[in-house]
Amino acid sequence: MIKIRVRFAPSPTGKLHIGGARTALFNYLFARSQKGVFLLRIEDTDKERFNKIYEEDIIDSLNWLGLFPDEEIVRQSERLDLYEKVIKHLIEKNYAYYCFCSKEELEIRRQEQLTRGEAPRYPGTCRNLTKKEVNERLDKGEKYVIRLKVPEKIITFKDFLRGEIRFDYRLLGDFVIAKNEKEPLYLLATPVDDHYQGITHIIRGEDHLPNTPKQILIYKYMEWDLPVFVHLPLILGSDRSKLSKRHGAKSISELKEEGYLPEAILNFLALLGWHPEGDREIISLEEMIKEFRLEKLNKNPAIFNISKLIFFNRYYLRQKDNQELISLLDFSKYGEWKNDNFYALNGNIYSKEKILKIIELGKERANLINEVLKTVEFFFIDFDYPKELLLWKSLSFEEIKKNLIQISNELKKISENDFNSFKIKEILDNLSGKNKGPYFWPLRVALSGKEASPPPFDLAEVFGKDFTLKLINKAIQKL
RNA sequence: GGCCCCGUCGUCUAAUGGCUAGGACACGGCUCUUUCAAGGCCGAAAUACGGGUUCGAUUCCCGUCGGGGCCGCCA
Repeated sequence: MIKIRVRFAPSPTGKLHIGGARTALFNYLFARSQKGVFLLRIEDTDKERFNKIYEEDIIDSLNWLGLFPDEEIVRQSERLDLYEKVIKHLIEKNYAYYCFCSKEELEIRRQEQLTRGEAPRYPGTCRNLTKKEVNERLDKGEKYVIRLKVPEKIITFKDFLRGEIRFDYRLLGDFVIAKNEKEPLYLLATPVDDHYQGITHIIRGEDHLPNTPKQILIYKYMEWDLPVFVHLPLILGSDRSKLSKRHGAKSISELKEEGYLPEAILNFLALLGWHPEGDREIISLEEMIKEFRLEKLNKNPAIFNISKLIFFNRYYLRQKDNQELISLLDFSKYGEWKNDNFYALNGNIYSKEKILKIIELGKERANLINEVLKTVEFFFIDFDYPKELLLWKSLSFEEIKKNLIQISNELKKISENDFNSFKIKEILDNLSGKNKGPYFWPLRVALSGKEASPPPFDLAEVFGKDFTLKLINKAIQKL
């Protein structure tokens, strides 16, 4: 049995985006599930558009997602000799030829054909130049490109998901495969690499479907075995056109920046065009590998819907270990670490344990990593609130004030060591009886300055006895 | 315009000839509850349309309509 080899082959002309990441994921899943090999190939033949920054972004993003290639990264710019050999061979065999037509001239023809409603195709002007003529023009230093001869026939090829696809080569002109012997174009470089890298399955976006018959031609001329083609349905924006920046689609690195977790992105992406057995939708990368089957891919395009991504992110955020989250959160806005204690801007000092508790309270209410501390920032900064916020339903300022004083007096009785949420809740329960609002509500506002927050006894525990009493006192002063 | 691909709740999808078309997100309601979040329960919501094949079609075939992709000396 031959070993499965697949590749993800982005061109570094932009950051790794959602669609690319999903293509990479499906290649990775297929390779892993088949005990095969997953490769990363950078398609950087176009010197004009290539940018090293994007190459780095793509590699970093893939690593961050956990989609590590199994072999050394291959760059097309480093294998120009290989393409040159193939180009020369094709010319020698008379499958490819030199074309001296000028760009301008061809553009005019193209427009004519387009307005006539025809498929624009190269008219074949240079197709049958004699060897002598070619050499003379080459010697004169005329500008040229290299075109592949396209036969006048219909072919069918197989796409794994879509079955037999018929294509009429007569609709196609002889297309350019290289600017010269040393500058191959995508249409040539890709099949050459796929062949020499031993790629068995080409899993890529459906936008490449029309390229497939062109690339197959090169396989045929070179007498190479064809790989299996799998064209993934596209990911679309809300207007149903190919997802792009125009739709506000974020790159993977931007999503990372905004506080999304890789687990959430992978889970979300996997479900765009694929589905595990049963009704389960929460699935880890390991489980995906176990269950992944090419046959389970579907062929209709999916619209990118951020709210489901957010759902997954919220879910995985809640699952995340608090200790691990410490390193992912940005504390710099709220104070600074000294040794293992955190010195907050409001003057309070929190132990590592307290910080873990804060994270626990924050992550329950956050969608994104960046929101975790934001939702509980009252622990770190001085806050203020209108005194009306302290009011519970129809109670008066006087009654609220009385309740806060009661709470304060009771809390003072607890020793520093027993100042925990369980004990504090007990006190609040005893004071309030069945009707909890008159005590719980003003205490929450006193400790958070907000009308929505984690339970007040949890806040009190984290603040500690002194700071809690200080905040209650501040509220009493207001009234 | 030509060629190719694709049509199941608003969105992601399950079911490929056979139970009231299932699940998830989002939405609405109820519940829990000191608030928020989470959780639990419930609800509304789909086979694009028209033919054909069949006892029976979301599923197979044809047509219509709709959507998308590609048509570079970009990838």
